Amino acid sequence: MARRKDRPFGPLDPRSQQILRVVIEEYVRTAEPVGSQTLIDKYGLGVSSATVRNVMAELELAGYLSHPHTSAGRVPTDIGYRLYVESIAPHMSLEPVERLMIRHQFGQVEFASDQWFRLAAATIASATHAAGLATPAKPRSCRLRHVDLVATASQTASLVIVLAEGSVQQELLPLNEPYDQAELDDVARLIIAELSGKSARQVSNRVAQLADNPEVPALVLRVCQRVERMLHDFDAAAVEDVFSDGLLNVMSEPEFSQSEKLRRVFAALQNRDYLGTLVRRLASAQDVQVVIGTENSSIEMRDVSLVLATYGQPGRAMGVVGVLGPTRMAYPQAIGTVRFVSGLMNELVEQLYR
Amino acid sequence: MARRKDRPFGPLDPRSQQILRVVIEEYVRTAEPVGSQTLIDKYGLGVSSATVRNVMAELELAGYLSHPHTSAGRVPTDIGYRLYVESIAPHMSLEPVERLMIRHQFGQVEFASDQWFRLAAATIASATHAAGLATPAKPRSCRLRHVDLVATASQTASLVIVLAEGSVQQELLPLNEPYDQAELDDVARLIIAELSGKSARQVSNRVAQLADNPEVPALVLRVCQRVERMLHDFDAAAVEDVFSDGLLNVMSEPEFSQSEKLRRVFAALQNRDYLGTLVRRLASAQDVQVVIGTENSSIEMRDVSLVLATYGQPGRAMGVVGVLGPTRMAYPQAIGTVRFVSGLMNELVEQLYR
DNA sequence: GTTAGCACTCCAACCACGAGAGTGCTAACG
DNA sequence: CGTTAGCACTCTCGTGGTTGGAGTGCTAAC
Repeated sequence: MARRKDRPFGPLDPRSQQILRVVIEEYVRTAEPVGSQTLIDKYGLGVSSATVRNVMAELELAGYLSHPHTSAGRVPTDIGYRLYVESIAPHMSLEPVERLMIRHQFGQVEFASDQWFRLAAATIASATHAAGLATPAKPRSCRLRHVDLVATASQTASLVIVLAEGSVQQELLPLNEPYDQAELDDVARLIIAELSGKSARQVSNRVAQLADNPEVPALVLRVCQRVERMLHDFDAAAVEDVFSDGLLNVMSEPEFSQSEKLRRVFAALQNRDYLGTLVRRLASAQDVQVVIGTENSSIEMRDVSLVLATYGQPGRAMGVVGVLGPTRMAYPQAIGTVRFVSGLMNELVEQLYR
Repeated sequence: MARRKDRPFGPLDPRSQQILRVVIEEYVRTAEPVGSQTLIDKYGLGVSSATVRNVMAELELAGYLSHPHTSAGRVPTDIGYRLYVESIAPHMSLEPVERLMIRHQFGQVEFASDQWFRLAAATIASATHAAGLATPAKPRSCRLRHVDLVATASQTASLVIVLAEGSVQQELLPLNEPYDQAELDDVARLIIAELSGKSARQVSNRVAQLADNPEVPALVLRVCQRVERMLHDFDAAAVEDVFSDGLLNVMSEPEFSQSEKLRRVFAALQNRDYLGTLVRRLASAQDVQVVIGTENSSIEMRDVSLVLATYGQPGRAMGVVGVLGPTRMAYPQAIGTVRFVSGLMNELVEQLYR
């Protein structure tokens, strides 16, 4: 045990690292604590089980492995996974077959559909057998482009606003008295003239001015205020939608057979703030980011890991794709898939804004 | 046992019915098989446990109760629940306090927001401690009202169509060459003139005509075809969204502690067809409908019950709200809540289309 | 028709026990 | 000095037997 006392926290020697790797890979496969003999049998490391035991004892001392009880095999700790992930992440890319399959799935959908992110989540889920996450590419902040007011019933109108990057928001607007479509068109034209091309803040200012002007018709003012609120809400929504797919895959993992842990995860996911802040923190990162178990800021997520990457263009529209799975997850697959899909999404956004 | 042999399947005498009722209510509360002594202790029925045992034996013979094993208490069967539900459903309405709370929640949201159905699901979930389901009010079939084409990048446009009842669909459209906004406006105006007010079928016909006319510019034709497809997709979608809230409530019920059963339910829910067909079958029904356990057409749902009601106006826009919970569910609460919320939604749709 | 009493059944919890897996340590080896 | 064989030790897990208790079904009396 005094063997490597001189560098207890330094990088591990190749053999230790190899053993850590095979322990993790075996554990990911079987979900059972792995013993020294099993490693010899299945991976033929060229040393005896006693040596493996020695190395595992060191790895445990260093915090990379742990022991459910004395006479059980080893289980990786979160720190162990971390080391493993960092050693494999840089050169992890997807098998050509997998790439082809994913490209094929993306080819299915119309180029112009704005539902890529749903597809991305579904694709990731099916490729990794874990849960896929994706958010739409949310623009940093946006200007008003167009306003439409359409009569839908005698005293109800549909108010549609189109934003500069092409997204649309719609609400219903109750009217106090009947208007016909021509009148509504006039109102819309007027408002476009006033507010088009303005950011949320600029719209707010202008609307405040209009409110002080007694010559502005009541309906115009009312619609303006509504538009102002819609713009504001759109800006304020941190991540308007986190779309997830394949949570069932995670459910069937043995560590979640009694549902309490998973319940917590679901609860955390339902609370959109959590992923929202995570995404904001992520926005600066370049490559795939992995958050393992207890590294998660929230307690509810301490039993799962996230593999996330951003896509899109920094100044313009950014979104996130990723995997949520058990801590005991096939990281190489997950990292490869997320990296590839985020690249694909990048291309799509590129084409869109070029 | 020969006591009521003369009318074995007729309506139960009042005492049997009362005992069935308390067995169910006790079982719903505790999730444990109910014994004869327990009933005497907690509900003081004015008879001895032996009598209760006799009655329970009859109820079991008639199929309303069952026996996990010889020396255990009774558990209601699906048929038992059915009888119970039918006896309580007609006069089940919500406590004034509850009504007030729900009305209050609905008051929070802007009158004109089109997200009532999300709110409805959330409200139902919190009022019943089960999962709330809701679909938006989907119009029967709709006519095109308005088309907008907005440049979002040099070679990309956002295509927005507004339907007669005020809903909006949007897609991105890649362009082969750059256009400026004025050109796109011209295209949109042209298309509005051609297609506005037409149903999906009529649009299809007109577009087919236009396709044969060599004088129609390529871009116009292309957009027309896109509009045609969007309309068609909108019509074809059976139920475009089933929004659910509070599935976690169901997860924490003891019968779902090992997640396998719940997994199946999730899987069935993810498959939108299932609820879609259910909703279509429901559309003719007037009042709240209850589907109990094995009465469900799909095997995946045989461990849960649904309490559903439609809202909206038959010819125009119809949606569904409901509760999904364990078979062992608080039916009075659920029925009352669903009935009340669907009434509320009716009012809202009423106001909208009046 | 109802009830007290009683024998009977069956589950669930508990305990003891042995098999098996896997370890940690020590001593021998190259 | 690192590696390895050997061995005692520890802990889990599955098995089988036992017991207590809850709850029933039946019978006979009211």
